[in-house]
Amino acid sequence: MQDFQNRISFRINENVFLKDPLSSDLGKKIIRASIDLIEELGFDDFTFKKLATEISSTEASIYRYFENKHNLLAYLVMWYWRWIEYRLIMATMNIDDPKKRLDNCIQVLTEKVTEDMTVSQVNEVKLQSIVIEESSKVYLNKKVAEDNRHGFFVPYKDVVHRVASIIEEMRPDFKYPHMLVSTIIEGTNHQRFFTNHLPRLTNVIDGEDAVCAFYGEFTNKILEK
Amino acid sequence: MQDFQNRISFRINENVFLKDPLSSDLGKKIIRASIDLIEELGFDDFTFKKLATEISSTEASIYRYFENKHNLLAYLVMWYWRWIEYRLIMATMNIDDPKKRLDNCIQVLTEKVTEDMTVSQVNEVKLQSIVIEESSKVYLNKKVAEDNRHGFFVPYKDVVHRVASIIEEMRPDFKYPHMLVSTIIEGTNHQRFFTNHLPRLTNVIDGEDAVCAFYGEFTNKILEK
DNA sequence: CCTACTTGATAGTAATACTATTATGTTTGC
DNA sequence: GCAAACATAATAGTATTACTATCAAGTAGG
Repeated sequence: MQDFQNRISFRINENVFLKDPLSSDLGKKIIRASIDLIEELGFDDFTFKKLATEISSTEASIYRYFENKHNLLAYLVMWYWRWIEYRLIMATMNIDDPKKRLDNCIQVLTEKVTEDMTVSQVNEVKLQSIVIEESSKVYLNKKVAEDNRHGFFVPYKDVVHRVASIIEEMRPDFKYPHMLVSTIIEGTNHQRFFTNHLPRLTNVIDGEDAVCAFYGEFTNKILEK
Repeated sequence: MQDFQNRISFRINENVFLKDPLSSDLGKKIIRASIDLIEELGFDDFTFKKLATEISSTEASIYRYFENKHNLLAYLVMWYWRWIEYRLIMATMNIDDPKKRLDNCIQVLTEKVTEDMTVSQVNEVKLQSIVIEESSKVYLNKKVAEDNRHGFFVPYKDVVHRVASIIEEMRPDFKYPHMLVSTIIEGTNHQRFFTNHLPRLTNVIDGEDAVCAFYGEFTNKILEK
């Protein structure tokens, strides 16, 4: 983590970009505007041409930062998990009881992001929407092995491992800590998507964050002795 | 359900196709070959041109059956859930104990499909791979509201409701039956994908179907009083 | 045998995802 | 203060994709 313009910033694996977007004004504009545009248009209708118009630059200039739009999405998602990891660290700092540590982590993994949580120069509220609606496109394709070799999923894996290791500490006999954590993460994203678009596939409860409540309750039950 | 060529066949909502692919030889070839090709190339690299070459026909002919490749994928996924529903019906027939009914359903939802389970003219083994790797692309896009209005998700919702209603019968006070079922379904697909491509995000256990075991165990725990 | 319908053959279009080249402006080192 | 290095802009061009349109040929039923 390095400080940048008075705000937190995360180090992202170099394989995902051709030139570090945080190293120039144009790069930072690319990140900002791509978050706005992907959130607005959806990743499928998002193009480098539209992005270039948005920031009054050219397609060719954007291609100097990212090989393609797939890698740009991968960058944004990596950023998101590094930010979540940072929040996991904050949420478990100076807490000894593993049960409490785990509860706090589940809270971080499942809660809805609001403006006041943002710490970096990117818009984390929009970024969470992008993660919910688009992030699985980063791995659901035939390039997943190559991207994995290039470290595109390291930030995600680090988050899963961090929480799984608390579970292992609490319950060394539990056989599926990673499966539990990735189920919670992917499940949260799906349930939020369903709440917004296909509510009959989930349970929407007035005045309650049902997603948060469900996964919290459910983790406790599963780890009960 | 209608019988066709000595094999079971499912009725699929007409909005998804322009002409029923089961009504002609060419249509059936389109379905068969598209399953082979999507499984082989992945949905992103799959095109109607390649499909046309594969079946010695033309792009224009395929467009007479499906408006676009998105709707063809939606058709295949709808077929899959109709098949799963059929298997849920078989697995709960003549069983009175709701607990046992639920256990059988979870088994159907989480088990890996093998050749001997196939009942229809489509290759359900390949179809399950497609559902695991591609099905979320049917709803993860900006057309989801329109597709939902056209009934593209009815087979999926029917499966979720069928299983959720057993849970409601067992535990009328449980607040999240739909969330639980869709978490199991989506979770299973993710965990199978992770097992194949990103094993550090899950737990792979030798000589055990960990996915099946995890979601079975976990459902019991959550519904325990 | 005529009509309707299905498929094949061919052509064409707009948009996308890039690549390449050259020009212009700006910063940095000496 | 000036050249070299570098970043960006401007422009052009290509292959592929996702379609649409038109017409001809074959075939099936009444």
